[in-house]
Amino acid sequence: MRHLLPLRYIDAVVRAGSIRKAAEALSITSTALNRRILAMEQDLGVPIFERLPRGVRLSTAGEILIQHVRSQLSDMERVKSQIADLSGVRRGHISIACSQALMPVFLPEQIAIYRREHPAVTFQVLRRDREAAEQELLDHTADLALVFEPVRMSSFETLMAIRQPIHAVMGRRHPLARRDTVRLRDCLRYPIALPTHLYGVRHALDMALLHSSLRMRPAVESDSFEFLRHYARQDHTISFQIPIGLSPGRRHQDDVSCAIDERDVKPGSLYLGQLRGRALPVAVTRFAAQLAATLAQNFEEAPAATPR
Amino acid sequence: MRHLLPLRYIDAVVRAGSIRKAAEALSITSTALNRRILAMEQDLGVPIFERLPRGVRLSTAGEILIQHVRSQLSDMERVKSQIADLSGVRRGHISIACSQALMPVFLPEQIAIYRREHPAVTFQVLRRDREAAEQELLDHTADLALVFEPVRMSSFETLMAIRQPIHAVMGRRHPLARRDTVRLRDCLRYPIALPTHLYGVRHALDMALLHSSLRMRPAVESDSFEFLRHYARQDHTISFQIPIGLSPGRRHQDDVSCAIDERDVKPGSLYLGQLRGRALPVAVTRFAAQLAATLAQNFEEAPAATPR
DNA sequence: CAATCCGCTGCAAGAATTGCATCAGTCGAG
DNA sequence: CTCGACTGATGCAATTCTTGCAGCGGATTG
Repeated sequence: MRHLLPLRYIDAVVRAGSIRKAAEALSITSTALNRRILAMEQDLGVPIFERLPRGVRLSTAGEILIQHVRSQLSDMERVKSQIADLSGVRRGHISIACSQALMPVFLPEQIAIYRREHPAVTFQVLRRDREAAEQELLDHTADLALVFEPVRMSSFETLMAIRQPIHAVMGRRHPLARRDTVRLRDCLRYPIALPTHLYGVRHALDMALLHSSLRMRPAVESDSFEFLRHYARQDHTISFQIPIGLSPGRRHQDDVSCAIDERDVKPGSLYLGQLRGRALPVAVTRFAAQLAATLAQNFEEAPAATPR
Repeated sequence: MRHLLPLRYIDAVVRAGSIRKAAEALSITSTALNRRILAMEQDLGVPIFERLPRGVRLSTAGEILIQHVRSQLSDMERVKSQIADLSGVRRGHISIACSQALMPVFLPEQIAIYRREHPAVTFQVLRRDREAAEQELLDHTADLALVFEPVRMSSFETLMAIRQPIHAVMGRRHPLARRDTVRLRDCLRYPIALPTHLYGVRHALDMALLHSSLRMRPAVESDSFEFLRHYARQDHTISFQIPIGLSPGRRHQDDVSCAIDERDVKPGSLYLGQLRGRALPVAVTRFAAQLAATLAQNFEEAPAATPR
């Protein structure tokens, strides 16, 4: 679509922070790009960018414009995808920002299932903390967000939510490994490994201990659940995760999980959402529907997700 | 905004129904326009138009595209208006599709009030029956619709609704002229002048008589309320109107109005609405707010406007 | 103070768009 | 049936617009 080339150019400049860098990324000369920007500004009557010694930054008017630009760019994707859908072949690109708990089991499975039916659809999976995930919905980097305990700002539109109690994860020979559920105070008698504060699991634990005399003294802190799980396996340490991040057959593997009593730690919710009011490409809509169906089928649904 | 010239071209062709006619309207040659359309189609990979012997018509893909095109065009208006608003001057253009009851008193007054504060804002007022009004929201010809008893299709988003009982309008020397309210059966003893079925007032009367033995035998039928009112003045005939179409000082004028008993004719509602999900330019938003405030202040508010 | 990075501009070559004349097809009136 | 009027499409030449190169002036950094 030639006519939105200027829009792409603006977007590129915003992302690059300088005209020359953006020009390189677009593999055109800075001259051409510069003049297009100037032409746009003349057209609009006001400058889109503030000129700084080290590059450019959006002006107030530019801030308004870039919203429009990005929504138009992604809306054209939707249009193209809808038109392609007319001729039978579903094609398109789906970008998902999600919590890392989805990485090991859930998403690989779901994407594989979808792509088996629609091989022309490509995916991008971005591992993001809950705040960044919502930000990427806003600037149209991601089409969908799948996050545990999101901030849920006003532009987040919930498509689906399921309850996720916190589970304790430990090596199979850990003293607590045989239990079905454990109390939090039992866990805290052993060394624990925690995710950093950015993550919803940590947030849930923090909340649980807010009005309690119990305190957590994590032996290890990391922003990688992968690391935490592997570490726990070695050191008789307990780490924490939500069920969707655990494969069902885990009992046969090296580590074991059991739910923490809900009196101790209130279950959080995993949210599937999109940018409010945005019309998604068909491929995205269908994939979101598949996710929602799978979630509803395999996990308990969350009580009335109250939108703000 | 140069970059959406191609979009304007497509829109023009759709509206004109032929490339040559559209080219004339745009004051360019048909050659240029034709080639731009071809180029767009090549870009998109599918034809936007079906070629007919007498012109062109949108293909299925084109139907999808034109939605995007129109929303993009009007969204750019919003952006420009928001940017202009930054520098203090509110400018822009407001297009309203509305029932004719609004023409004599309400809208002229409201627009004058608004333009006194924002002279750079221009208006377009389209007199439309309720069905056409909503259609024009859809194709972005109108920003706002203000209609009595609209069809309210799913893409109509209600901003405000007020109750409007039906009034009988007659010459000051009419036998019923002294009453405060009248019964419908009393009216029907005199010759009556009715609007055509397209209009909400007629619809309300039709509904009222559906389960009644009373029948209307209109002496005159017209699609012009103006005509009906003037005619009634001469012939001892009764016509019908909603309060918002009557000036408050009417008692001192040539004709007189009195409410019809609500047991006989259920009051209808006047709806102010926009296209669902569309972000309106600042000027439009502000004007809509003014209308809503005035309506709420001067007229009884309608009971819970249930959206579909 | 020199090096570097930035946005901007004059000039010439290159690319894209436009307008004219014209073709092929369809329709409706006479 | 024929003729005229209308449609969209196309080859070619003139024009306009866009691009890239080289270089300027200014601000920041080390």
